[in-house]
Amino acid sequence: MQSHVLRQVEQRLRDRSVRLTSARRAVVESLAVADGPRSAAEILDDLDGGVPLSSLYRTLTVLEDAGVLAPHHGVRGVTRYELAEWLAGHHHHLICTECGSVEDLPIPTDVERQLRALVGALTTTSGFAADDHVLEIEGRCARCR
Amino acid sequence: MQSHVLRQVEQRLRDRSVRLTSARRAVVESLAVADGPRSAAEILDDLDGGVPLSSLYRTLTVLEDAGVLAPHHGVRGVTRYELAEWLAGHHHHLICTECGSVEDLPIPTDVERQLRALVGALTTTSGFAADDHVLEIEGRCARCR
DNA sequence: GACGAAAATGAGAATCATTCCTACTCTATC
DNA sequence: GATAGAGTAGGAATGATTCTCATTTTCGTC
Repeated sequence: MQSHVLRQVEQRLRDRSVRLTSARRAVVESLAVADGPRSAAEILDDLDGGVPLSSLYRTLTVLEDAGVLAPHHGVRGVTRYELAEWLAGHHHHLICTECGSVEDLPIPTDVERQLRALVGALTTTSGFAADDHVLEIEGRCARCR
Repeated sequence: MQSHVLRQVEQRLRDRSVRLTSARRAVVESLAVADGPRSAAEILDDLDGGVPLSSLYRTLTVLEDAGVLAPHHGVRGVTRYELAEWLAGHHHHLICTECGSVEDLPIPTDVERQLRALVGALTTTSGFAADDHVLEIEGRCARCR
């Protein structure tokens, strides 16, 4: 499954003439096994410092621009990244207001259907061109309770 | 309505022995007429620089701690503040992925009911203690289309 | 296999939002 | 009208992120 993701990323980057370098591969692999969005610091940690921070940020930007990663703006001004939805599937988040950690959350299909309908309706009723929706449940994670 | 909000804030602060100084009043008034969360920079602008930046940040923190303001973590590591829900009512947001602006959004009651149910269910089924939910619709605002 | 152009990298400086620190100023109260 | 605690101003410090630029790697081509 992870190598499957890698193959898709490889394809996507090739299509856009963006090279899949070792640092980029490492970041994708790291996020592919994560259970939620990760900050640059967390990824750096995961990669055991094998990539300089400045390069890591650049890598994240490149992958975001290529549509491989999606940013998530969370608590305390830290941006966390995760695989884009076409790679990871649509999902939502549980956010701990205490420590800022973020976990993925599956959501009932009927709620999902309503959200989609809502988003769809918006485009037609307002000047706003809705692309996507983000649902986040805030609270305290098991560790912080 | 605005003075109504002010009276409520006054009451709340008095209950907690926190003074409603002119800077604090100005911030609340500014947010009471805003149509969405505002960043420190935007509020500063609104107040025409009448409050030093450091004081403004301190004021925002004090009001947040007093439960008068709620933070919103949005695009590009900027925190935006809005009146807490007990003052402004429950609502959701339209977020422009282009310019980062945020507008308030009313939401159909049946969607809202399902969200509440979802949040309620979570607490019992996982280790996560859910307090609240945040729904945001991403897209491009009228100005950026 | 060597070459030049384009892409990518590394290291550190720079930036931006935010927080912290410290000395000064109010304001309620005695 | 003295005093303590709350609040403020202003600038230094911090932390995440971005930028710069000199160096290295990679790719297609010869």
